[in-house]
Amino acid sequence: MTYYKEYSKVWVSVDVIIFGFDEGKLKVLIGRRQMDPGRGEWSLYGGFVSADENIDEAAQRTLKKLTGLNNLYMRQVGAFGSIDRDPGERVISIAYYALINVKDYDEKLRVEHGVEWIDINKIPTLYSDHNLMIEQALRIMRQKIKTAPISFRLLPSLFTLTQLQRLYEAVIGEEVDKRNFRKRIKEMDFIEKTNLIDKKSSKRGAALYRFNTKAYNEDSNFKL
Amino acid sequence: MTYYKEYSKVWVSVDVIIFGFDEGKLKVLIGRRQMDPGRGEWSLYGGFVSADENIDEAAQRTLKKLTGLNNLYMRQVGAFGSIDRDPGERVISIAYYALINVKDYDEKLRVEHGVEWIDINKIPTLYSDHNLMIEQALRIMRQKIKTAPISFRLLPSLFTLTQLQRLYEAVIGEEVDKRNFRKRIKEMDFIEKTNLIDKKSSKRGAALYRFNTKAYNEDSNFKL
DNA sequence: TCAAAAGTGTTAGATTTACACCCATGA
DNA sequence: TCATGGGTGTAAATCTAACACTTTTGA
Repeated sequence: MTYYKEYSKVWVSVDVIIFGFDEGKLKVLIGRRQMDPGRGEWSLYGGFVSADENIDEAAQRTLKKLTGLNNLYMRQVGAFGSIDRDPGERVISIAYYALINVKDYDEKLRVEHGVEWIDINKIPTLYSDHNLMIEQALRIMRQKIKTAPISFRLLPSLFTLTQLQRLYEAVIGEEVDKRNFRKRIKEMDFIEKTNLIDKKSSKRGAALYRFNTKAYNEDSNFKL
Repeated sequence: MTYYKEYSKVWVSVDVIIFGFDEGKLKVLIGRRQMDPGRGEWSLYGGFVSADENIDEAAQRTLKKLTGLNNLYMRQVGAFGSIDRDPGERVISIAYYALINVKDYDEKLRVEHGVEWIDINKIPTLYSDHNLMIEQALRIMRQKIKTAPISFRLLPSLFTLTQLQRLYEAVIGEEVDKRNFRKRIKEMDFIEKTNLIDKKSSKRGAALYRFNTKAYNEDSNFKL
């Protein structure tokens, strides 16, 4: 039994915007497209939604295929559906953005897939409407980072306050005052100071902090 | 030539969440579903995306078909793609929300399509994941109304400050202080007082205001 | 010993909130 | 004349933004 047979079907794909934080910059994973049409152009990583999977699952699968990682933070950006957005066929694509800690990403796997971390301020022209997708993902993330604890998805589980601040600055695209920033962090009890010291970043050493998920869920209020 | 023939295609539909403001309440247009499966269930109005139209166009077309109106404010909510969200077939749906001035909607057309304005606080269980769609649309709109001049899409072109305030309250779901609200409105030069008086709402009469799009585009800053 | 990053408080200004009464009019 | 919604200002409290020096230590 087919209810909708008078209507036409289309291909639906997912594209993932993978953000990472490295060398003080917010970066995104892009590579050279490995299929026609557009083979060789800079592009987001993506895949087709198959008949028997949820779109969120398709995005998770695509993300896993590229990074080998599970349980990453991922959110939908939206659907992109101009008729000729894809030069080959009519394909509707649903964009997602994901956050990963660059250090968790196996370098071998990265090279294998031919993708690179590119500074969000230096993104070349990409295949199809992928530049637009990144722009929108960024807009959403910039807003999100002020009201939800997503920074921790981009950092190692132990981090210094300077790292956290640099990340915040890289995302919103402007510098903030160190003392004011730290004051606000101190008010969030779920960002815990450990008694570990990071010696890599400075001679003096900086206190390492950690995000306490449990405390956050109980206490729950976030505002940067 | 077909690039992607190894992948499967799916049906893609659009569903529109049409908000209106009437009798001091924020309402949404829903009706009884007129096709199988789910015939007779409460449902959003929707339609299929055809092979030769953008998804935004499909949404516009659907909206036009239902309301007869063009140039309505409309924004995408997102894509909904659980495998079994539709009880009949695998259909991915892209939700949009639109804002209309209830008075602009031809009552005859409304009855013809069998849709009704339902208070957002009294929405019954809807077909498929339509309740979820409305919830998300509301969340987006609640946020939007604080930073963008969208209220005017839900009001007649001339409105009183009390109307504007009641609308704002209906959207965010809480009451606000009259004097503080008016103070903020006064700061926005693109909300212009006319010398017309509305006598319907009170004996004394209330000044009618209008939104000046041109002034807004030049002056442009909005914050409620 | 000095360069480099870590760490720390105070104050002025801006914004937000709370709050109550008079006005004009039609019924 | 009175009930109804329209219209108006001030003060306290909170939040935000600006700002500079001391500490530690490895090279």
